[in-house]
This record gives sequence, C-alpha cells and structure tokens, in this order.
Amino acid sequence: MKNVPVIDQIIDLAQSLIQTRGYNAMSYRDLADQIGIKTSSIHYYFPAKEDLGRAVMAHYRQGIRSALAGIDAKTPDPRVKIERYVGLFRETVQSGCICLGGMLATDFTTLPQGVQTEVRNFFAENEAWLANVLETGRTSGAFMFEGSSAVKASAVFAALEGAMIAARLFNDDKRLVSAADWMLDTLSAPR
Amino acid sequence: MKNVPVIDQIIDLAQSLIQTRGYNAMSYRDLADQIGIKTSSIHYYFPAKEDLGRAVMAHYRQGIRSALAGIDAKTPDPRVKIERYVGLFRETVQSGCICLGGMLATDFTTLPQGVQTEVRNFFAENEAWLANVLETGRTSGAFMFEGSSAVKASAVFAALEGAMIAARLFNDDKRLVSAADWMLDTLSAPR
DNA sequence: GTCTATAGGTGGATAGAC
DNA sequence: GTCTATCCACCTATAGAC
Repeated sequence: MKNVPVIDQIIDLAQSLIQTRGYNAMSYRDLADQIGIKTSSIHYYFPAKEDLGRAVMAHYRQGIRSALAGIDAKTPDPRVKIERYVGLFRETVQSGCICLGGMLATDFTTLPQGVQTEVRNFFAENEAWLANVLETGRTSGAFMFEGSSAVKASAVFAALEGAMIAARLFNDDKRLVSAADWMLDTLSAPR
Repeated sequence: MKNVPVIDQIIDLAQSLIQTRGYNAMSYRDLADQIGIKTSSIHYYFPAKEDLGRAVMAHYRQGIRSALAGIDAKTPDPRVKIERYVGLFRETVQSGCICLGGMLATDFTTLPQGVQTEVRNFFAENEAWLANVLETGRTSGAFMFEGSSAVKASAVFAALEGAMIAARLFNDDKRLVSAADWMLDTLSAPR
C-alpha cells in the first residue's frame, strides 16, 4: 500500500470526476466525501475551484506529454505512433471516461479564465505533436495528404475527440477504433 | 412583432443556454430572468427540469428532421447533401454554439434518464440519415469507401461534432470547414 | 397562467480552534 | 494540516393567493 499524499488524491479524483461528469458537476463536497476529508481541507490546497481546475488540467497535460515522449522514444514509425496515440484514447474510453480536454472544451464558456487557457493549450499541444508526426510521415512517404499538416492534425484530433464522446455515449469503444482505422486508412498512401 | 407563446420562449432560450453553457449550467433562474417571468411560471409548463430537457431535445430533433427533409427534397446528389448538412453545423458554430446533441453527450452521465434517451436517439437519427446518403453515394459511384456505411456514418458524425467543439474553442469556424472538406475528399473516388 | 413566498438542498468559500 | 462552524448565493421544486 502506498501512502498517497492528500493533494495528489484530490487532483486524481477531481480529474476522474470532471472526465466523467464535467466541470460544473464536480464539487468540493464530492471530493471530500469520497476521500474522507472535509471540504475546508481541499480549500487549504486549492483556495478557489479555479486553482483546482488549473492544477488538474496541468497534471493531465503533463501525463500526456510523458506519454507522447514515450511513444517518440519507442518508435520512429509515424504510422505506429498514431496507432499508439489512438491506444491512449482507447484506454480512457474503456474506463468509461472521455478526454479531460474534450470535456472541458464543451464546458468552456463556464470555465474560469485560467482553466480556459489550459484547455486551449492542451488542444494546441496535441495538435502540434500530431502535425509533426503527419509531416514526418508525409516526407517519408508513409502518409499521403494535401495541404497543411497543422490543419490536418486539428481535424484528426477533433475526430478522435468526437469519436470518444460517441463511444462513451453508446458504451461501445468500437466506435473509436473504427474512426481511428478510417483516419489511418485515408492518411496512408494508396496501394 | 410576433407574439411568441411563453412556452416557446422557454424552450428556445433553454436550448440556446444548454448549447452555450451545458445542461447543468442552465437554470430556471437564468430562463426566468431573461424572459421576464418567475421560475414558478416555468415549473407550470415543465414541472421538473427533466421535462424541460426532454422537450428541448425533442424540439431540436424535430428541427433537424425538418432540415434533413429539406435537403432530401432539394437535391438527390449525395455529395451536395453532405455539403448542405455541413452547412447546418457551420450555422451553429458561427453563432457561438455547439450542437445540442454534442453538448448533452458530454453531460450524459449527469442527465435524467429521459434526456439520455433523447440524446442517444438524436445521434442514431443523424447517423441513419448519413448512412443512407453514404450508401446511396457509394452505389452511384459518387463515394468510394470500404465497410459498413453505418460504421462510416458514425465516424463522420463524430468527426463533425468534434470539429464543432474545437471550432468554438478557438473561435475559428475554419476548423469545421477544413475537417468537412477532408472528409468529403476521402469519401470521394481516389485521386 | 402568473405571481409571492418559501422550503430543503447544494454550491464555493472563510474564520478560527486545535 | 485538518477540523467545526458558518456564510451567502444559487439550485430545483411546491403551496397557495390572485
């Protein structure tokens, strides 16, 4: 058994609740009751909900950053990279969640400004990584597409986010897989 | 000036607020204040929030149904149909909203059961229409793709929903257009 | 149908004891 | 650091006058 610091328990549970229920349906009371502390203890670490929201999104971004670095370290093949990237999404949807970024993007207008910025940065970061993979793949001949790789990357990322939302809606992760397969197929050079 | 019945004002405003802020961030007080009535008057028409939620989603579905019938009546060309369909999404995103179905799909776990059912039906209805257009297009040679048209339709719909969310996030409706262009391109006969 | 008044619950947040 | 106690704003919902 590990002795997980309370602050980490708060962040982890808050992330999970936001991914499942959304920002506005996650409350200090939910967190306190499930962790077994009082709401005032959470306010000690995160005086305002905005502080907690930013911390959760920052932690999530750091996790993605590590995962992307791991993918880059394990394979140079752009196609395999995308496959592994899709694997990250599949893990999330299999646990009954959608992406934190996708959830907060729909909650966007109700978010404190500091959280809004984190959400936009999350999107930009994913799209930048994808754009690089796509551009590398096009150069090597693994991929074939026209136009800006950045524009294509944003379309790919949005398609995955949408597929994730639909997959959870119907409790059917094949929706994510088939959407990803289609994308990879159309990005590949014709046989 | 038209004399819009109060019940219609409620439904219209509730729809707009949910599309902008989400189900849980839309309140009876918001509605009452903006319309200029009291919350108890809204409860007269919609005793529980679930009743209002179902009415809004049902009204939205009816609007989409009319729009799809209008598209079907105006052109038999599958490609043009998709283009007009995308036009519906663009109108929404240009008014600073995302699709009601997409919003409620992320709010899904917090929704009353009756609203959940409406959301699933909304997705199914759009996908069924898309599947039919895709299948017709494949038969006529306008489209070229492998596998089930229903599976492809769900991927197309999810991609549009995701693109919409991202387009609003960055206040950039070109994101929706480029995603739609890419889809139409890959559905068309190979280059 | 619309209102006043109110109930009971939950939201984020703070002061101060320990 | 964690607690008790409390604040006030907001939420959905209902009873009953008009």
